[in-house]
Amino acid sequence: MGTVTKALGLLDHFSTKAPQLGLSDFQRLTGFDKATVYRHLSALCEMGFVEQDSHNRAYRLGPSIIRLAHLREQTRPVRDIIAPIIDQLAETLGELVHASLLHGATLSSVYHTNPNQYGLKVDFEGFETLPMHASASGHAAMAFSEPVLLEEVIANGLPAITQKAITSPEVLRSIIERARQKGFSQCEEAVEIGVSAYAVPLFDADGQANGALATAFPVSRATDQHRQRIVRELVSIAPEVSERLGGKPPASVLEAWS
Amino acid sequence: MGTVTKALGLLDHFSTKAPQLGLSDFQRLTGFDKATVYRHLSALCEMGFVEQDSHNRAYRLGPSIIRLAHLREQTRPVRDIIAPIIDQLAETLGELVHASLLHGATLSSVYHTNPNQYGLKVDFEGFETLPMHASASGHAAMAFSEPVLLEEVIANGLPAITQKAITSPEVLRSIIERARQKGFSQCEEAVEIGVSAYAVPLFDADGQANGALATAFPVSRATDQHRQRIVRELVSIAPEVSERLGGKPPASVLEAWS
DNA sequence: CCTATTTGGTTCATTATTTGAACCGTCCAT
DNA sequence: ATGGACGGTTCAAATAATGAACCAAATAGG
Repeated sequence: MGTVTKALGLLDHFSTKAPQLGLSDFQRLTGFDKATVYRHLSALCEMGFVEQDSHNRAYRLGPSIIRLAHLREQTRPVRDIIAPIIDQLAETLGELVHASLLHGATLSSVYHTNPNQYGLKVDFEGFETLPMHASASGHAAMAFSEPVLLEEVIANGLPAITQKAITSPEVLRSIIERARQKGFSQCEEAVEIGVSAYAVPLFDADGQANGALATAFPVSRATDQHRQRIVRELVSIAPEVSERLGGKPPASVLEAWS
Repeated sequence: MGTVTKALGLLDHFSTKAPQLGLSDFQRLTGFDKATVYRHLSALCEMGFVEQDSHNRAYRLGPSIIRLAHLREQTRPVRDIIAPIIDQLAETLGELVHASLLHGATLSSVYHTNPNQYGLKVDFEGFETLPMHASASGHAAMAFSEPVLLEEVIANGLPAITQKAITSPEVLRSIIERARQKGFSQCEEAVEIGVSAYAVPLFDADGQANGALATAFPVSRATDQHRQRIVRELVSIAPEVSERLGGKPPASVLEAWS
């Protein structure tokens, strides 16, 4: 593994539950040597990607990230474009809606909204990156990307996140094939027991999937009617989202969605 | 220079004017070897800090940055807190207002607003990081930080950005001393000819400056009245901004501001 | 249409940087 | 006082970064 990859990998250990991490925390989380972690954090600190709490000496995400995010949003405003759509969709469905973007074999969560309609909610905190093989978003993205992506994911191994998770390559392949035909993916309790999810792919200008739009909800609310409504809404908004992002769903998918 | 620093330094070459850069562009901008740049970009790409345009092969800022920025804003919402204040201040003054955060010897621009009141505007694009020795924000930040910061900036050299720029350490020291006494800094045509600026420091919980709030305007509008109004508004909003950010200006500064 | 140039990407021996065990000072709770 | 956890530092050993040369593809020019 390259040094840069290692250093940037440190940032992935931050989460809403752990917004500040000490040197020893990183040591434990990564298994790297203390000195290594320290130097990497120092480099990140120097570049403003992390900053140190003046009391704790704990590290947290730094201001450079805000600056760069602002810069990216100015030229490629995916978050600002997606946010209102997701907010509204979450409102009408009453369920958690989130969007994620694909890079390599990773899905980065870009935005999510959890409406206040029900008391029982799906907690999305901690899912800053989604498991490709065990999430509706991952299936939707893989179904409409280069087939090599699916192979890569399978090669990386399919850890069982829950008891009902998909661990067999064959099953995964068939699930993704079905998603390809239907134009959306469905995932039952693969990422967390008691949670169902549906997702539609987002497309770039080449007609390749570059992300996913998904909604997750408790199985206890999963009546046929509710499910149908969710799929209907996702599918109906999907073309617009891709379009607003500068992408274009392929004709075959548009047909499946109609 | 460390490898990580080098790699992350690549990201600083992106700007609103150059949101996409090719391999050769980076080669020219950095002076590094092509292979080096390529490997660094590949690593950044792998981690989602840049992504490649599928046609151009040009690189642009990637989705991980959005994810991390979102995460940081959830726990430390400086941008979301600052934005409305700046928007309003820009509106009342009719001039460009911007905020920046200090990390090491660098000022990262965090947010800025340019109102539509006048036809002649100060163009802030391209100033993603501000020169410490030649900007009102830099002076304000240095005046209320560890004195070692000023020494570091002087040691790094004082390049003449404009003809009127400050290039002498003595002059810089006296300017900063004056800012320390007044509680704000003034900068005339140091970053660009024809542009004046005022800035107030932002403080962290320790009473150390960790950023600055500034406004820049054309000298052609710089009547004494306009200047006084700008200073008055900056100084009056400054305590609240620091406070909303979880910081606290030292008593001496609060006195200078009142 | 063919050539020249630029660009993105790759390779491999050399070099320089990263690495990690051991070490030090500090803070905290016992 | 004392033990442990933590942040930080050091130096020889090992590993990863480096850059000149090379290749292929795309673009530009005549």
